[in-house]
Amino acid sequence: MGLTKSEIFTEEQNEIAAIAKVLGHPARIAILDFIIKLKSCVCGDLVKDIGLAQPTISQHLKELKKVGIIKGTIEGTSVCYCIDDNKFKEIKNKLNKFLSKNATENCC
Amino acid sequence: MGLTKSEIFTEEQNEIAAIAKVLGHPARIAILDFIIKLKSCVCGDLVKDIGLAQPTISQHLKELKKVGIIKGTIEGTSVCYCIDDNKFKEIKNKLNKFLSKNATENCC
DNA sequence: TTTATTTATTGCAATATTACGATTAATATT
DNA sequence: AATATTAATCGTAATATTGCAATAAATAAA
Repeated sequence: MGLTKSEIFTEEQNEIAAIAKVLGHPARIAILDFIIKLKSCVCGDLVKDIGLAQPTISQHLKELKKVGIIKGTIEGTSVCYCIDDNKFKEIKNKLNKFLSKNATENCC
Repeated sequence: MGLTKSEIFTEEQNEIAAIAKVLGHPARIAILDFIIKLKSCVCGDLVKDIGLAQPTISQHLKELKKVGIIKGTIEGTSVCYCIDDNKFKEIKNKLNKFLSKNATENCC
């Protein structure tokens, strides 16, 4: 079917999964790496740097924007894509919180 | 095309993405939640608890095993699935390291 | 206003993922 | 040995994702 049954999971489970899913593509990791390295950027630079077609980069940027980890400000003909520091921290904390659940030792 | 161009990304970018991708489905988050809560479990319990068909759970377990975050030990007719504590920590550290790159404030 | 420049959107082909019924494999129990 | 129990695998349908060419939209520059 290819259709995730979101309704049988908790909101937290769906949220963690949604965040992880967006991070689950090397192009999007590369985009974040690049933006973090530069502290600011425009889409054109990403196309040159990463080596995927412009529509593909645009699509990945859209998904990153969807979870709020980056934000874009229009500057003339180009768009300045930046990390949303607050949202980034929030996402980091949420993932960390989930990964910290496994505090005590396990059986085997 | 549906085919990720892994060869144009760094090994680290591919690795982070692969880890995140596995965490990018609520069923797998729910499975981890359940195993962590119980400290040990068998597949049958998961099927009852989560509400997906047995082959579906089995498939998700396989993907979690693929990145090493869980391990399964055969016990008679059933399999005891547990968190691989070392691998879990490793994964946590890798994600954290990536998410800690964004240390300084950004432009906008 | 025309022409560039830059990013978004549309449409589509190829591949991947999700989910499950049916079946298989492997061990326990009777 | 026959039967139950449990999990893996196979096959398949439905949907999602990835990537790109073509095009549109929006602003800047001439």
